[in-house]
Amino acid sequence: MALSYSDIINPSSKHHTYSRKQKSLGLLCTNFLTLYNRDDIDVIGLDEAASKLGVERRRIYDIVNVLESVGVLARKAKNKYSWKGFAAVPKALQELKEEGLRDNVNAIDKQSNNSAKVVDDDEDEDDDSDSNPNTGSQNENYGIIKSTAASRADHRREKSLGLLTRNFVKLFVCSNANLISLDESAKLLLGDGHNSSIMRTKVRRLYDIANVLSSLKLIEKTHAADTRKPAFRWLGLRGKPENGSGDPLAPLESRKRTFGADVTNISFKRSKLDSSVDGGKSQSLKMQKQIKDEKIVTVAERGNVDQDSQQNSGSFQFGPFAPVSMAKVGNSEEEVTQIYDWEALSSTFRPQYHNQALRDLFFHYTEAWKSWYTEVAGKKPLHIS
DNA sequence: CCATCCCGCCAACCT
DNA sequence: AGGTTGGCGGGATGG
Repeated sequence: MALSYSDIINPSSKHHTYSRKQKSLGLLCTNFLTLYNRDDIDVIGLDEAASKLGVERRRIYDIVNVLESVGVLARKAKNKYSWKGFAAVPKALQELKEEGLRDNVNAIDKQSNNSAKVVDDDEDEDDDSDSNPNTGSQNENYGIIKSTAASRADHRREKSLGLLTRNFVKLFVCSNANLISLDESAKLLLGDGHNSSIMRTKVRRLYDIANVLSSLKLIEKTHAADTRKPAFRWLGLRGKPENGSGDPLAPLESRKRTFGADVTNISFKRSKLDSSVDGGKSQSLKMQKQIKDEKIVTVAERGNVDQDSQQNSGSFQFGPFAPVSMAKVGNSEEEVTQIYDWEALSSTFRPQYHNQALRDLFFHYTEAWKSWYTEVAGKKPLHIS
């Protein structure tokens, strides 16, 4: 867009129009989706994806991990993932919910350590090996406490992203809260009292996760009703991008993007300072050995969380994505996520777009659209210069 | 100034 | 050894 050719050709030119938005995980994920969200996709190679999307492999891992947590992908083998598609999301969410609720049974039972975890139970674990040192007064939040005795000593295993994502999702799916603020979820996803350092890192991850989940339209980044605090609103399945299965009009040779549409992220390093003036003390200060504990508690109480706003944000439907039978969003108290119709919805949504070109075109406006939506839905005045 | 979060070093884990 | 995965946090960018 605003890129000048000179910037592209001559990277050494001064202020190249670098924009992190062009390299964001969210965008990358969107690209990833447009590239692989078709029925004829079976397995995805990480290298392939990385090169096609024009990003370093590291980034693919980020995306893939959270996508897998939601069921869109499944690890097949080294370097290979199989595409499950959005149709698999409902099921994954359902499982997460059950899992979250189950591990939550008598979570209020504080003491009783011994985990009488019955058989089965696949992987996935976390443990809470500490009792918050202070703040003995924990309010009455009964909710999900995901805890499992992990490995003995060093459990290098599953650390963050995947697990964090699952827990993050459980937060929504297991409670009736639809809006959770950033730091709230951060506190929930790990103990409460935590030295800034840990929290800091955790929040970074949260942002990462949120970006790709946003891209999936499972959540939306907003701001708490009246607060300025950033928050995430659970959308569940709703404006889910269609999937080309059985699309009659899909051109056979629609392999590559159409002309203008370029899914590749052009690389524009973010001018790394190459100063060699470093004293040499750039030793890695490892600092605290972070305790791996995941302890989440939900704030089931939702008395006033979602105050009904005059202009109900739900009334704005997602343009072309608008599901025919959606539009409730009424603030019914116990209008918890209704899992039953997810399946139905997923199939109902199927043939949304019959035109590949339209799809590609629309893709380009996704970002713009997002801000627009944010502006209208969230009453936050946002000015586009 | 501070919220957001990209980048990539480098450590665990596999082959 | 060499290749994969993916924590983790510095520090740049955006508001």
